[in-house]
Amino acid sequence: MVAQQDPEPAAVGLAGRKPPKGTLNVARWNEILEAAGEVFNEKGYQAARIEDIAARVGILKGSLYYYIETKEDLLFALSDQAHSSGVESIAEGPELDGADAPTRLGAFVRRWTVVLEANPPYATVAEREVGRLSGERYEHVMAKRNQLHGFVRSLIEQGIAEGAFDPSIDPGVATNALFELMNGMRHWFRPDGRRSPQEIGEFYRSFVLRGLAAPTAV
Amino acid sequence: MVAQQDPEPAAVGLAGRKPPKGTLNVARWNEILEAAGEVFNEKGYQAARIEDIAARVGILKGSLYYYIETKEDLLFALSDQAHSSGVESIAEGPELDGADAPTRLGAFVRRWTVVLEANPPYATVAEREVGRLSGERYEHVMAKRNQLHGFVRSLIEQGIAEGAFDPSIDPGVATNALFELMNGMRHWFRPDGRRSPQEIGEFYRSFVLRGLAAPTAV
Amino acid sequence: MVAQQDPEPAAVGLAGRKPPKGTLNVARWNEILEAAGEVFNEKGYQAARIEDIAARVGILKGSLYYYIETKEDLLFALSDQAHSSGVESIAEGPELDGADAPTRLGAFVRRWTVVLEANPPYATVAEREVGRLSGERYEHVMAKRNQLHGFVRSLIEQGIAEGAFDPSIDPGVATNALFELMNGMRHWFRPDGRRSPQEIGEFYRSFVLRGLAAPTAV
Amino acid sequence: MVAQQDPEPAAVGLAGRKPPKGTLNVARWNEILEAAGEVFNEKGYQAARIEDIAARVGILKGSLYYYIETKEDLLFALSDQAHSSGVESIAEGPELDGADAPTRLGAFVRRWTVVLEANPPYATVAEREVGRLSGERYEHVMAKRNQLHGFVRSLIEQGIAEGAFDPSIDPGVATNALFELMNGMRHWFRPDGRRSPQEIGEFYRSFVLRGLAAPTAV
DNA sequence: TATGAATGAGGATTCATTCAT
DNA sequence: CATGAATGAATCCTCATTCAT
Repeated sequence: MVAQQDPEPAAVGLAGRKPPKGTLNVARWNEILEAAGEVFNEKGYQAARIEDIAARVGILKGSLYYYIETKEDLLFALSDQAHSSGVESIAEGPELDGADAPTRLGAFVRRWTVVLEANPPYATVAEREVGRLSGERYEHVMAKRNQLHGFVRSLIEQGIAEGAFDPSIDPGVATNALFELMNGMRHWFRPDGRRSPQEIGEFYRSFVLRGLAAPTAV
Repeated sequence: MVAQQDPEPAAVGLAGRKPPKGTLNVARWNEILEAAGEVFNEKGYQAARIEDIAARVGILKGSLYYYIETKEDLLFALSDQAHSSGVESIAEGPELDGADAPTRLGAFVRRWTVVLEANPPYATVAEREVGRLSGERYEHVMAKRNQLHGFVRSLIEQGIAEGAFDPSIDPGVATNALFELMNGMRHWFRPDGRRSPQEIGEFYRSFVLRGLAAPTAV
Repeated sequence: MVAQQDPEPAAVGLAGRKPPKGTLNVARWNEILEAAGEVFNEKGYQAARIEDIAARVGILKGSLYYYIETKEDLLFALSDQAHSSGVESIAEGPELDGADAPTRLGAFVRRWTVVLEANPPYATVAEREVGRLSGERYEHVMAKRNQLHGFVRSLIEQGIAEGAFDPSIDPGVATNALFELMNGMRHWFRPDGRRSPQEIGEFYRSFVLRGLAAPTAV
Repeated sequence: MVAQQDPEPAAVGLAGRKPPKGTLNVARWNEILEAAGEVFNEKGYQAARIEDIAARVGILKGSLYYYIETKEDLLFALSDQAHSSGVESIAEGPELDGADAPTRLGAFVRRWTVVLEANPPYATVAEREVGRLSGERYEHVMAKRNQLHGFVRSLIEQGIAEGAFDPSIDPGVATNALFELMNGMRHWFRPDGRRSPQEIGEFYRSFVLRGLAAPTAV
């Protein structure tokens, strides 16, 4: 079991996934986020126009400002949300209590694939455009990202310690490689493609576990 | 040996890596491309300002237009260049004549790591922002990318046929995963980090080969 | 005694200081005017936002429109009110019946200081931003201002005729100077400052009377 | 003689009256400032539109941004310029060496009238809208204003010490009153009016000196 | 009376691009 | 080749105003 931190501990002032202004129509706010996610995903953050997002919701661009203060608010909300669901995927079910590293890592890869699939396409952008966030917000999101990376890294270290993973592996490098591999899926995956997310997840799992495995002793 | 296509076959009208206008100071043009690469890499294509690029070269933005017609010219030149060096890395030395798939794929991963290292950071952008290119140019660059992907895919298919790679693997999926894994390196690699490009390349090579390997028959 | 005109003669259609719409909660209307006065004073008319005013009253900006038709209504009400109390200060008590010009002018300066003190800070704005009022309303307010100026001017003319004031003085210029001097007090006066309004009023009175006095014959 | 500080000591980063960007057409910059002054004066800072200013110069609004970074730059440049010429008017000619306070103050009032006259109308705005300047710039301009006020105040204090001015006067209050009086002239003065600036200046001078004078002992 | 939501006409600012010198 | 100046279309954001509930 992994230690759980309160969801959104210091998020108050930053207002991650809650609409940034007074009492609001949460449904509308979600519509807006969804629209923003789509447009950001299609055109990238900079190229996305507030007008496009508004239009997709069916309101005028000016009206969008009833919900946000700046365009960045949308990027932040999206980014934060995506990273939060990432962090949530750290949580392991009781069946993994005392499991070995490969089992746990394999389970994580599967959970992650599910996250990618469930998490609307804007996750891509959220991942990619974090750098556009300003100061505090950037830190806020990066903290979550680091939490996630730390979890995976510790699994790899555990695996090396247990003798299951190749000891010549640098856990930091491997962690980075893993996330690129997994997140990269978003770049080419098409829901209407030949392979289902489950199949792809399965491939990823075995690819990763074999790739990290200690050379078979003969 | 891989079939070699004429370098820049139809690039004429597209002005791939040559400055598009009259008399040319090639050195200057390269300076400009370098600057553009850096700025695109730092801010992304959309957010990059012609002014930033010009400033980095030490001229005024108006002057840049002596060398280009539109901002896209820079993206195209960069993108095309990056993909060209990618395609070049398909070429195998004579020592690989008749080699098996794992050997050839392993060698390719190594060569690719070198390309990534040699190819300035803007390669990232070039990869990522190809979508911003307009019609004809997009096709032009994608053709190279497909060539590259096709090469890797054929290696994987060869490996499966040879019984070296897991036959349950979907070659298309695996190819995509491979490129994400390898190109992803550009996102986190720091020249001043703990691991050298060689070490990382070595890790990638073994990770990929083990990951794809057919389950050891017992 | 000065001729008194009916209070708010033609103000009907102009809706001077009464809330312009139906059923009225006068207390609320006054709260709103007070709030508007403060905000106009702090930011100026243009920069003041309806939202700020509403917030200060504790309602939403939309709700403000139950009381007003346009933002200008607030400026007009305030302006008109301020000028009305100015005009009221023209009225002289019976003790000034038959008094000489310096006495009457001195008394006026004192009364005016009291008006400035009693009249909330928005008086400033009301004075300054009258130009933002549209046609009819502008005239309406300016009429009151002219009445006021006319009164002072006639006092100065009386003083010159009586030989108390320097005959080389241009009464128009002097009137203007006087009002600038007196109204200017609003710009720097701080209720928590070292001098009380009474002290300042006293200084102003003697400053003005001495300043206008005819050179002492020797 | 008054101590002279270097003109624009720390103005570097603030770029008071110099165009804020690279090498420039100073004549054009002055045209722009003049236009901005006029428009600010007519409509007030907030209400003034960049477009109006540009149009008055004969360029498009976008072009204005070749010279400025924000609208505030114009307000600052104007404000700073106005205050600088104010500070310059502190300087006294040699004929005032050892003169008494009334003489010096009278001379200052005359010099000031000239400044007001020479300084285009935007001085009004500059005076009034300083509060719209942000932090550093506000301080920068206020420092000049304080210098000016300090000068006048010290003259009044000198006059009181010399027995020429009424000792019951609060020098701070009197200084404020003086500036309101003098600057107020900008609000009503019309170049085509009945009185020339010289005449008005003369009136102001004697008005002020008489107003401050110690009551004649009999 | 008050609210929440939306509108839409501005207005500031950005920036790729042009071009005479 | 390079510059300085200008263009103008795009885009973000603001805010007075409206209105159904």
